[in-house]
Amino acid sequence: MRRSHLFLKTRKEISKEEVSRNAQLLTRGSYVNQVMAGVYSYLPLGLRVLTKIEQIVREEMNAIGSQEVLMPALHPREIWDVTGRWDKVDVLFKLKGAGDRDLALGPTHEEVVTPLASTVINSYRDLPQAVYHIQTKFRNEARAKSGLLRGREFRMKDLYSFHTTQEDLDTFYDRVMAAYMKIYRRIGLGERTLITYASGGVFSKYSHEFQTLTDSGEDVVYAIPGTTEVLGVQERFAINSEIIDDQEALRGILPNYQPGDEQKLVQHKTIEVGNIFKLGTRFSSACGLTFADKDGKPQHPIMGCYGIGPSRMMGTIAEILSDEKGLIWPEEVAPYKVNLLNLKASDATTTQAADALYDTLQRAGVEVLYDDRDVSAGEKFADADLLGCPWQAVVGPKGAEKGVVEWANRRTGAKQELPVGQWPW
RNA sequence: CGGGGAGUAGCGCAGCCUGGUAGCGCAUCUGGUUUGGGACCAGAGGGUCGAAGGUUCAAAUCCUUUCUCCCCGACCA
Repeated sequence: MRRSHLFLKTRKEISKEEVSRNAQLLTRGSYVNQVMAGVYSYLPLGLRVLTKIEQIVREEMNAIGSQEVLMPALHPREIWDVTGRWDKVDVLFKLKGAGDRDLALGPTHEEVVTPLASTVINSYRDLPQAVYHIQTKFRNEARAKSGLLRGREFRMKDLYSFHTTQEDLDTFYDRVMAAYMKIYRRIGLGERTLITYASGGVFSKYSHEFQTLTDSGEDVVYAIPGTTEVLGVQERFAINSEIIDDQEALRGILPNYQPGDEQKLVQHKTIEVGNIFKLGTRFSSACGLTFADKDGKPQHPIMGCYGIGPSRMMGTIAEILSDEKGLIWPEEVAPYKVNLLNLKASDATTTQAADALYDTLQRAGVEVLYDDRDVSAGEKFADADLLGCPWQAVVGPKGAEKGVVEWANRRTGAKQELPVGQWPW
């Protein structure tokens, strides 16, 4: 993509009112644009990042055998009455449809997926099943804040699984846990993300959250020393502060627990980037979802639900993986792998060399953003640093004559000159 | 929802206290000089001062109401 054609306008300044780092950087870089508190448009660069994150989520969900569907954002009141949650979920957006009909914008999809599952599940032979979708969710937060971290409208992948036995759910639940950690590693947050024991909200007594370490987070967790194996991989665990006084929970989590042990754990601020629950039969019974067991008797499937927020993950990456100059995207989620800079667009030789490199990179299948504008070199460097693509390929008058390209790594700052046609990776 | 701060040009801000022709920077447009770390000179366009009401000869400025945004707290399937 040529920078001169790209739909964006980067900015040097941002309101001093906006203190959220992710909002500052993503707005200055023209990745997103705020429409109202907690609601954003995604511009071409932002959409590319979001789409890449969602694609990684999609791949890992498919890899554990779950299947993608797409459920609606607009819900009739009736399905929320069935589960008794029309008046219970205080963040539920309610609106009136034609004929004064009560409608809601979906904050989650148990009420949709459970009846949907009943069209497919009749017998134990139809189980287990797992379906997910990646979609825009709506929650009427009393206070949206922190840029993409806490929105009223946001992207979410929610997966729902249906099982004949608790053991089958437990097995699948662990696979989802492992898949989630794989996602965090791929998007560059793996090192900082802890699997966290948490309360289960209204669904279950306990759940697991995925908490990423950052001082701008709004949660507090206590890190458990050492690691625990999850399907062959050593993972770090933590305990959410909301259950740190729950002795029963602590006995179940910490081996040889003695009262007071929890005070030795180290406290961290974190942002919640995922949450998985064992639902039991809460929704299958409320919605009348049954299957015939081997004796022909009706049973309610045991359910699990598993959420992860791509837009929040994007905000978290921007929040954490950045420096004073701008964003630093991990390779798998970067809008473009290479930001090619033509330092002197008014010079025919330089432009010819830069155009040729752009062409070569594209033909090699490398995603490249080509800054072909006739503006000062300093502006291009500053802009490239702000946008944060992993590699900067610099073509200037000197290099063009010698037939070399200067490659700079955005994260490390390391620079090297390479002959045209060679890549640094 | 409670407390605090803020709304003035596309963006970032000053002006308000002490009422009297609405300013600066960035961005944009024109011309010229520049070109390896957000260049420079000259010129130009762009404003219902968040909204409504009130006080006054006169309101961006004072008073009342209201909306929105940001922060802290509460809340957070």
